Amino acid sequence: MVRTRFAPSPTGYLHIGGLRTAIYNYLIAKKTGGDYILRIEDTDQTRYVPGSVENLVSVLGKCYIQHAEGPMLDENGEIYETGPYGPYYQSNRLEIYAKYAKQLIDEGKAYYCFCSQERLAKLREEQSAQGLTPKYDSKCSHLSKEEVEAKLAAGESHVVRMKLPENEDVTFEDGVRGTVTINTKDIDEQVLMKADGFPTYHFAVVVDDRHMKITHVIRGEEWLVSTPKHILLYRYFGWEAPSFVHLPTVLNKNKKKLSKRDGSAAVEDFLQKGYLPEAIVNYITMLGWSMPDGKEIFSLEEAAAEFDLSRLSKAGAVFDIDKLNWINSHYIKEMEAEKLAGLVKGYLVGKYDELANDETKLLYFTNCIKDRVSFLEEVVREAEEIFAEPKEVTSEEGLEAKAMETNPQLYSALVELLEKEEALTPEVMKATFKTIQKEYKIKGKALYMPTRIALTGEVHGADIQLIMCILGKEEVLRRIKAAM
RNA sequence: GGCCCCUUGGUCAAGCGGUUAAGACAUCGCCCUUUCACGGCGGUAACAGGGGUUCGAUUCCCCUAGGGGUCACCA
Repeated sequence: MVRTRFAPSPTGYLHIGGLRTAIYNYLIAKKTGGDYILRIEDTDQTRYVPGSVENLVSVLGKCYIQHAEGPMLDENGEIYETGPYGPYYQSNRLEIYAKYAKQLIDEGKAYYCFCSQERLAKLREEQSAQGLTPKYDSKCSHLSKEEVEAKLAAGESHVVRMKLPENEDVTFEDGVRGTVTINTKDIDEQVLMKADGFPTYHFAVVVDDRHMKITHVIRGEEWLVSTPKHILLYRYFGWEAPSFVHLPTVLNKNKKKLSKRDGSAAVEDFLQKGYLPEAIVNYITMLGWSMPDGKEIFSLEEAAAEFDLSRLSKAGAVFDIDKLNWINSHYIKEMEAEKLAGLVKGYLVGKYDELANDETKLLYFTNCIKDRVSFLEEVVREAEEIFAEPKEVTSEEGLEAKAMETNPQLYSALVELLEKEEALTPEVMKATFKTIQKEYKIKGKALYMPTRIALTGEVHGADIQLIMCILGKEEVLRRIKAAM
């Protein structure tokens, strides 16, 4: 039974890379009928951001990456926990870590360290000055039992460090990299328990993955080098280690790790801009993995059916907003008009309320812009272009259209025909233009260009008939008369 | 700097010893069209370099270069 987990720390927002890690964890579990769970790694109290767990669960939920165990959101947005292996917050598991740390110490696999931060900093400084890799010098591992007890009794601040075998190659099979070997001389005697009684990531992750029966640890590449520490801990405890899969990094245009500074790292920002969850998930899934048949538009279910670790790529992948835009516009085009209109409305409220609250016009508007936008926030710009007063015509093309000799005839025909109408609808518009073509012999460019010029001052833009329906009879007549 | 990992077009990628080296995005051109967009058709564009192994390397091995990661009482 496969069990995977996504284990973010609640330090703010869900990162694009985090979402991808969650997706792959979710997919491999789904594929095999296993469970995907969520665990909160909040062992660093100084970095905790209130509300971020709620945010994490909410964003993951919107993206359909639903976990079977861990923190959940109820209908009131309140957090509750579910699952047999809780608590799922590491901060609530302190006694467990303490117990295991004690066990390691008793068995001589870890030791108390009383070195001050100052000494450690100085040590590091000296070592790097000599061109050495900074490493703890094991000073406290040589303390006698009596010395340790005395210091403990005196209440000296201390941490617990793991011991390391000397000069031993630790080898493991990584799900995407294959065989990886790292020598213990290149790693540090990692702090397991901090002075504040909290475990470090390295300790908590091992204890918890064991307790939560995790079979596949799928995480970012930044953990690759510390994996031997984890493997050693599993060995110290006599536990079987899970499979490890280290995902390549998501890069920005400059091939650096995608970060907050790039302005496109937070999933919620994309959601807010009107990137559809299914588009985001579709794109992110492809960032480092591909369908066997090369298909690029697929649902989470389709991906789960085909998911296979062996198709994960080893190299970092550049996050390409152009491609995301393409995928998102695809999903927008595919979406049912009524449903899309509901989403569009959300971006109009407060800015174009009249349009937002007019169901009929909202639908015209939606149809008018659905294949013109890459993400929904752009509908505001589209609305602006329609409702703004006609721009002054300056382009050569525009001036030309404005000066056509059939214009007076066209405009008066338009006024005459439209005034007879109750309301402007696509059918009415179609008939009106047809009449003008037939009766007045004005057609093609001479018909559409000047009409558009009168209404928007532009030569290019969205479907002019729909724009007229959106503007409505009164406004259309006003603008045409103004152009006469 | 030490250690670990990676390297097919601008980007994502297929390929897993023999291919005219797919496809997609982007880009360019043409067509469709009342404009733009959409759509359709087509073009430009890649195996980092050097050694091996092999009858034959994009594919296997080594070296070099470049990139990334990591060296915290952060995750």
